[in-house]
Amino acid sequence: MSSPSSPAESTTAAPAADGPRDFIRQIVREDLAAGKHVAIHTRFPPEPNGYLHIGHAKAICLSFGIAREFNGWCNLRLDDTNPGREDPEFVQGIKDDVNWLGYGWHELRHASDYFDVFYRAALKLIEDDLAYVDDLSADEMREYRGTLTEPGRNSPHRDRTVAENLDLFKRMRAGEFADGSRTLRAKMDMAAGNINLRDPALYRIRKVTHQNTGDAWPIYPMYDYAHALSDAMEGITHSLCTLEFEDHRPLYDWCVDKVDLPNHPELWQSVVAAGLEAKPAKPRQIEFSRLNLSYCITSKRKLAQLVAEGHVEGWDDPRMNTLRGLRRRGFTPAGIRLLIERVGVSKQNSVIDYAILENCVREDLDATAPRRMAVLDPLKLTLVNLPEGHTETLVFANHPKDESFGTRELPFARELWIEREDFAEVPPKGWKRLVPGGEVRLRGVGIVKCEEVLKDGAGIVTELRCTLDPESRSGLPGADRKVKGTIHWVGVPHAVAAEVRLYDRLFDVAAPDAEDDGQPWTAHINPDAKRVVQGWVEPAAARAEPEQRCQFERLGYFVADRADHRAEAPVFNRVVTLRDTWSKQG
RNA sequence: UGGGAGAUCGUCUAAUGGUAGGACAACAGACUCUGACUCUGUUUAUCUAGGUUCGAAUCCUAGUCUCCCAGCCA
Repeated sequence: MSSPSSPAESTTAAPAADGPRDFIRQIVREDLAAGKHVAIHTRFPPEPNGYLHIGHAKAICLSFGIAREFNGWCNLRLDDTNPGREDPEFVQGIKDDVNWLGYGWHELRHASDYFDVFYRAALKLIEDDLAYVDDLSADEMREYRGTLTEPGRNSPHRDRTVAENLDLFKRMRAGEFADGSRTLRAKMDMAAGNINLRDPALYRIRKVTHQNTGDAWPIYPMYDYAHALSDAMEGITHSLCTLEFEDHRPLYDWCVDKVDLPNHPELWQSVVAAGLEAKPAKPRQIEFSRLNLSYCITSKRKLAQLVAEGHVEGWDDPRMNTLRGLRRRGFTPAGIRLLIERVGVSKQNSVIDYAILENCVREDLDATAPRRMAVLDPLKLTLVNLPEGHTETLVFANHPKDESFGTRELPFARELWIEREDFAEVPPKGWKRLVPGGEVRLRGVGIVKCEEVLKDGAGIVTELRCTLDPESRSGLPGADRKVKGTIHWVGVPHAVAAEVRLYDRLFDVAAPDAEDDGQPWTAHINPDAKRVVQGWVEPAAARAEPEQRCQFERLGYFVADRADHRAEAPVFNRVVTLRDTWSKQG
């Protein structure tokens, strides 16, 4: 898989003239203008231990988007520094989701591609007296670290000789010591105000089989070390990450500078030998605030818990705010990208209202979704002045504003299904739909008048008997006659029964994981987030391909379920309702 | 009582010493064979207190509030 947007190395990086001008893009522009780089290189480095969620969309759109805008490239790097946590299922899922969002990577890399580089670099750090092997246990190390307000103390092993450290580290690598018995630590400053700089661990012993390297390594690098060197190895120019890594930047820079990969090609011969492109450079880390969305959960642990405890039907459940969940729900990549563009980039912590996402998806779908008709809560309407058994075929535009969507045939009949909520015996103030004795336009047909209301023994309305004004048929001059409302319908003889899944927000409070109300976050799961109804759809809707979206007029946007939909047994998911200024006024 | 970061309309976000602007939301109206879409209009903001300056969101001083950091996780 390679990026459709990756240019040749020699391509001039022309700054995009318009488009977003956030602080990161300003830095990129300035760096390019100053001739600091010939091309912009970014990366998206997920840990393959879970599926991507809406929060990742920002990181993806930023790193891949900036690379594309400035004619650079972006790598997808699976950060597999900690063995035993990865799962091939997640790796494939991540690749699928990034592609689905509309991005392709220059190269797919793994942090494990550089394990040999990391090891050699560690040897170099030891030789330069910048790292040492420590025998402290995890508990002891925590004690020695000090607290936020008190400085730490030097480990008793901090002053081992270079020769001793070299010997010990090589034996760690050879698998001579037990898990957790020793670490390799950076020799920095145990009194640093920034706790990340109090001799952070660079390597730990973990005799665990690794997804990609098998049992080749009994020691594994820590994130800060591996990440910084991976960025440098790949020639990343701008390493974009979230705010919590701000404190790590001095360590990031320390690793990059002390190892100095560009001037030590002997450290990365394994990468060259493996046939991977290697042009190490000094990367710059820039932090931005993560995307927080109300009514959403972005903790991997909690997302996994929703699946494990059966609160949802899987990682791709349409109620999940994982990317695959949003996809199955019918949200569009363009809608999500629009959200990211609207939200902007800064260093301020913020929470975006979930309604913004919904509106972005509506905006995209309004322009891209063909129109169809469906009735979800059917009430029979009979046109008594049409002959018994009358049917005809009408031609409808697929989109009200875009002729390129073409037309479709829609069977019309004497008996129709209309929406039960489009009729009221006692209408509220402002009502524009059908009432006894009243008139309304049947979408694309003409004006009908309700002559008679049939009810069952319990007083429930069972059928509306109406007359169709023949002068008002669509296309005739009489069609211009004004009536207050227009309602949708499906012809009874040709209606296709469909399962329609009506989704709503998974949580009933804006901040489900705040837990400041003494309630566990699972207490806020909305039991009505999924409602399944049987409805009637027009034949053209039933013929939809899985994952094809449409607007059911006056109801909302729907998608043919990518897993369950079949033309003979249609299954639709409601993506989002139409904006409704009528019901909102209460 | 440590270190790092951030405070601008309801919400995001611009303005980089020179008219506080945009988007979204809200409200009002127009249009409408979708109570959708679209269009028009309106409302609302520089954390506080001092100072520098002809001029401060921006610079200085002192406060206040919020977020992040004490994994051999990432």
